[in-house]
Amino acid sequence: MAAVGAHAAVYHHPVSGLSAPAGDAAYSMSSYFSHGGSSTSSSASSFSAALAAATTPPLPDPSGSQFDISEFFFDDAPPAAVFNGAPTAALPDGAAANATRSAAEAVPAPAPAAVERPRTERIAFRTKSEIEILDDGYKWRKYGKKSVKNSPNPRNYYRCSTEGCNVKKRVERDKDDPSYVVTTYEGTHNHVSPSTVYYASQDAASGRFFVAGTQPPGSLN
DNA sequence: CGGTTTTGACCGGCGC
DNA sequence: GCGCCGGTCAAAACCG
Repeated sequence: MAAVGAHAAVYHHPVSGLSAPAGDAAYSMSSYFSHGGSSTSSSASSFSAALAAATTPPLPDPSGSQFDISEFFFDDAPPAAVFNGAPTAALPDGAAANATRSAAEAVPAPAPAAVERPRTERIAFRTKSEIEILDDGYKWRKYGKKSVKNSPNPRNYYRCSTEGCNVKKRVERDKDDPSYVVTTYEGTHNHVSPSTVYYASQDAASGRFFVAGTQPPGSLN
């Protein structure tokens, strides 16, 4: 359930093992949640549902949430820089710009001190889930599957199917705990999500985001 | 019929 | 130089 709260969400650098304050975690994570338009898998639960579950106070969940964001981590970026405001730069998409604009402005990203690092920002997070294809609002085309060493589980490779957008994503089950799915995003979408989250409000106390809607203002009926 | 999935082949980087 | 390994390509199958 709500393992992701202010306490459970801890940045974890896979290489350095570095961790960062959970407060930032809550904020950056929200950038990833957008709703809806699942392309293929009908069984895929929407990511926003996950967010709802994650950001909702720990109430007994009647419907029984299917997954639980447990932790996530950045890669390919100096941890210090990332947590000092670069997060938006490391985020993959336009939805981030919409959903977390205020947060982004609150923490203006300083121009990268380091020379332009290669555009290979990555973010990964682990989700407790029955299914592996999480619906993050984008349309993905699978282009490969590989079994990796040190894991009995195959790894799946996806590419954003929007033309000109070469964001990639890979998904694999946690080898130690098969009830978890590890999703890694790589790159930045050059377009808006087919189903962008248009509203998000932040809880002042916890810093967590609550998605309020998934329709563009004005398009509501 | 167009887009996606599947699956083995292929390729480049890296360590030995 | 060779082989392993992770990542990608691409052709054919598949599906709505």
